[in-house]
Amino acid sequence: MLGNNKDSFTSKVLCLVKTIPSGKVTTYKLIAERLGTKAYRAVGNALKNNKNPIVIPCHRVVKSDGSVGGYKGRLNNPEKKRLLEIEGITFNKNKVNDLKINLFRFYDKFYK
DNA sequence: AGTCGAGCGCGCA
DNA sequence: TGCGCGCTCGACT
Repeated sequence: MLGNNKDSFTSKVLCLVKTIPSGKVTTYKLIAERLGTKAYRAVGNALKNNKNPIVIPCHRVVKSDGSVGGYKGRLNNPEKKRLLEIEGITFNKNKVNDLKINLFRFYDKFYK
């Protein structure tokens, strides 16, 4: 994947995150499960380790309870929330409204 | 509602 | 090898 022989967990995470469309969000949990693991924290680690914040929309990855999680190495970074609001995500306090509706699922077949 | 603690898998020192 | 993390879940306030 991505043509590098590393094919690391991190590469896979970044590859998935890249496919999230604007106006949608996903969760650390979904990414981990999509990769067949329970390493939720490792997903966060991978994004923190993200070297291409330009091409990787890591702000579209939030926690399962709808709170925004961290961004650019900082927890509760308000910049992340602001970016999402620009893309059309609405918030109630620090949590995403209608997370289920705005959720980007990697498996379309589940609701087709 | 909110807080807390244990578990979890992977990266990096 | 070991430790910590942009998390999660269940138990308890």
